[in-house]
Amino acid sequence: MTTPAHHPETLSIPVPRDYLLHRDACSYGYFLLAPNHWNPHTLSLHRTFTLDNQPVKGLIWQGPRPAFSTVPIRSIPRGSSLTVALESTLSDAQRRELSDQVHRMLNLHEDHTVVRSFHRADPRFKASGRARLFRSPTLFEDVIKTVTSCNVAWPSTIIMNKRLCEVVGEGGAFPTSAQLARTRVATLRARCSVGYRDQRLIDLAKLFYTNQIDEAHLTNPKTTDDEVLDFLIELPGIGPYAAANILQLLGRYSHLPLDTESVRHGRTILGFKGSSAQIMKKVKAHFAPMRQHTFRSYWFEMWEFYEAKRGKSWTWDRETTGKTFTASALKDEGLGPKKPKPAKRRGSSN
DNA sequence: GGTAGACCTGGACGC
DNA sequence: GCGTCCAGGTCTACC
Repeated sequence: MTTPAHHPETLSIPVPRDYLLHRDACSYGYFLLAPNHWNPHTLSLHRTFTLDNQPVKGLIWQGPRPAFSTVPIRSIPRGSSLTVALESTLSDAQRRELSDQVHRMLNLHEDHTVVRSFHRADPRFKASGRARLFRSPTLFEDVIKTVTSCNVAWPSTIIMNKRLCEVVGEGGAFPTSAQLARTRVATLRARCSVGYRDQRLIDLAKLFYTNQIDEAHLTNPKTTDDEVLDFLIELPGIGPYAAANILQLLGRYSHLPLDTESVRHGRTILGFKGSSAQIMKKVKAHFAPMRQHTFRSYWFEMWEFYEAKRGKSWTWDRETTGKTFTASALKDEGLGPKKPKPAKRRGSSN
């Protein structure tokens, strides 16, 4: 690990009063994908950002400075500011850009009132405080990561993202839309192991690079979730699952990205019977009463299952535990039909 | 609108 | 070590 002493520039970022970095960053699988590197011993997140088209290595921690030894959870005061330490000095514009990216990645704009609203809807997660979901510093990275997670086992997604950073990105950063748009199809397939996704990834990068994806419109509260979903599903390589996943990565939690993981969860944990299609419908109906919190309720129920098998997510290592947390990797480890206490439902009784 | 088959890769498995 | 099979979501052609 790089020590903070080698960082000439540090930023302090205030967070919501209930915020805990180890809990709220390690809340979605993307925290395990390059260029993100979570250190489970020092409870800090290392990643190379792209600021004003320059790769800048950064380290994020909460509370006291991380040392080489293990940091005890109790030493981190809830809601204490984050420190972002960088390996090079930044311009004012780069500092603002970095702050925006960290806010998006860690969902820092979701204050305790948003969290409380979710916990009123699903009190099962009040004690742990789970509510915020990790995502990427940019929508472009989230879209590309989602495509690399489709029709593939999780370890392959890890490989694709690692190679995209090594081969296409500069200085270990995630590729920019410009870099990916000008990459040859054959390079992507041969060196990044993306398979048939090669052309689709380049087409998506071109759409972002030529400003044909209006992020402001997609995040505008006046735009409905269904309108966003309809737009996303028209993009190359984006089907119903990917569109719903990007929807949640846009901070819209009303829909479920239903995949084989959902079917396994429905079958083994919720006890649903029937074909995969029938189980997907039942899972969808099961969580629908959560309305705008549907995905959070679904996701944290699954996340708790993963943690029951693999330990708390902030103890996962990218190279070991982080490769095996999905249900497909756990399927031979005695998935019982043990049914969790059902969530208290609010809203519609449909 | 629903469905079958192709698309790739890496891991599991059998020999 | 090698060959075969399988899992995974999207896309296209077809009914």
